[in-house]
Amino acid sequence: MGRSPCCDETGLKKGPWTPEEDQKLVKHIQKHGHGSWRALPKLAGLNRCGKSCRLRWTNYLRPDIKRGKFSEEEEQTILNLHSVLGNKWSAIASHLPGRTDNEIKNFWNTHLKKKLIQMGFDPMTHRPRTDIFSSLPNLIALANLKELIDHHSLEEHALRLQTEAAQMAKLQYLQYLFPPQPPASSNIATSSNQINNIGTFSDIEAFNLLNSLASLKDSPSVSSLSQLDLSASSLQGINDSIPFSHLPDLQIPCNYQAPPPKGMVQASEFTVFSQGGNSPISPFQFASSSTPFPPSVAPPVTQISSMVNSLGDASSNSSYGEEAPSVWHDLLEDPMFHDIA
DNA sequence: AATCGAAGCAACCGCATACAG
DNA sequence: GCTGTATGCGGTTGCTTCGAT
Repeated sequence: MGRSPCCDETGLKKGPWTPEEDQKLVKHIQKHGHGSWRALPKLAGLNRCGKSCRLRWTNYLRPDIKRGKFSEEEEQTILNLHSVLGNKWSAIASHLPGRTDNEIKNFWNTHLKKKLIQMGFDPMTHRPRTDIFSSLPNLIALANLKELIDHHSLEEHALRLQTEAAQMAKLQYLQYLFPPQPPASSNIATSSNQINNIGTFSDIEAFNLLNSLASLKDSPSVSSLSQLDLSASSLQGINDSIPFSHLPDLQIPCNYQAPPPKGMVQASEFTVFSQGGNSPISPFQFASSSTPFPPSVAPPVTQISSMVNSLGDASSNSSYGEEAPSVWHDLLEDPMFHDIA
């Protein structure tokens, strides 16, 4: 109930521990165990509060502590567990022998959180962030402005925009070609009936694309030009656009027309469970998967990238499994695809 | 070489919970 | 059941290190 008074006492040392203090604490615990943490400092001859001693022991001096870099396996475990448990660091630490909750918390805050954000995932929900698209027109306009500032030609700029838009159109077309089907080797569960991994991927790809644009917001040379019109209306006059089925407000100026959506594709909630396992796979792990996928089902996200890159090459189909040739054949025969690619 | 800012990490703070009297 | 104490936990702070300018 009440708050611990143990650290209220004045005159107790705070701050970093010295090697001498460490030695005293270790020797005492090895000899007597920690017993009551409150009583320990006096018994061990330390001018610290019990809380501080406990923390030092559990986070640093305990003999079974594993120090050094986190392995990829540990990283994946943390991501998986965090997607289920949230910020329950001690619960997560209990699954990682030798790692402390404090260490995991720090690792999360300094590495994994940023990594997820960079990949376009919300670190708290582990789901793709889609809110960024509401500001897409502004970001494109900012990119436009930056290009002008950098004295690039308008033609070059338009070409780049078209290339990016074409890339997104390809992704949209993949959504169209691969209707949602649960893969045989995994169990995809969702709170709604709308499942589509590729739709999610296009969000991620676009998010990464936009990350570089978003950084321009903070550029002094851009932010100081407050009088410039960065609104979506500044892009009016460019007639052609791709209507993204799951992003109704998104309008990308380009010369490409995406095929009409076959069925509604939504970047909706999804959870992927590992084969035979009960723990959900985090989006990060899902994105990192290198398992070959049957081409009739939604592929792991990273492989879509190489898929898209090889769309124009009919001969490059060997890395997508046995059924790939016929699927790519169908894909490349589709006149709609040729319009895009 | 000096300065500055970002990143990493150890440690602290305060709240929540368990438990004993 | 109530109260006070001990401990655990998660958020936050601040120091140190490192790299860029």
